[in-house]
Amino acid sequence: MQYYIFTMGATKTEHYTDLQNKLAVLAKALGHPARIAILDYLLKVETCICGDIVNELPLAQPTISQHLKELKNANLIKGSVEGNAICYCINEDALNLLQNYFMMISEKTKNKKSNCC
Amino acid sequence: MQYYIFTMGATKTEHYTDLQNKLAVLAKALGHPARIAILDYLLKVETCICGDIVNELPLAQPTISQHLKELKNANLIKGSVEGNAICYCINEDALNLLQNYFMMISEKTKNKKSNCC
DNA sequence: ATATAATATTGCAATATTACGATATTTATT
DNA sequence: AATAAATATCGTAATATTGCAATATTATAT
Repeated sequence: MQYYIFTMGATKTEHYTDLQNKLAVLAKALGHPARIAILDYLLKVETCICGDIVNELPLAQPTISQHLKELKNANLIKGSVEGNAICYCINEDALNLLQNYFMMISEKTKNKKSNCC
Repeated sequence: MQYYIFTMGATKTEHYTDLQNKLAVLAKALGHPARIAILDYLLKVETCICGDIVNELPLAQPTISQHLKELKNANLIKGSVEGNAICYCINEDALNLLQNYFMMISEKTKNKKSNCC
């Protein structure tokens, strides 16, 4: 059994709530256009695809692999061995967490039109 | 008139769509628990507050100022001079963009329960 | 067993991020 | 004009990120 310690660099994660840290990890993982593009691609093909992403994006294979790793670490995608290849797909749970968060924000700000600035 | 050139480091932004880049910028700005906490605080107080954030979070004033700048650059918050102080508030437009994106994803994945991994 | 295909890891250079002390700027008050 | 209060900027150390070539790993097929 091995423990993975998630750090955010110099970030003082211990001062924030679990939800705040979790949302930040998810957002950080999406904070790169290549990773958004990977998500978009996974949505488009509607079924698990792996090495096609390398053909789809203008990045070298090691770079794609790295981005996939980050998405997987953040729990945004899942990967499973499929014979020779690895099959990746979207993890709805993580995306639902994000959706709920922004939905909540939308609800809260619905009736207030920039009431201060 | 001044032009601001938004870069993402070594990131090859020119290969992605405008929406992908925009979402990545927004996500990146939210990719730190302090900035999620700032957003949460702005939602809670429901009205524009500024220096209170320094008292609310366990970070030094220059650090808060830096985080606010990043949120403002990403268009997630707005700031306006209010006498002595600067009043910050949430920019619903940017958050709605995020909400719409994750809503779209939820719709697309609604009926599919991890159908591959 | 070897070769091939798919993916991951390593190593590295260039750049970005985080955090904060020191200092500057801006506005209000006296 | 001088002071105080609020915020921003500068400079800097420690660390993380991005991208890729080279290489390693893993699994299938011959």
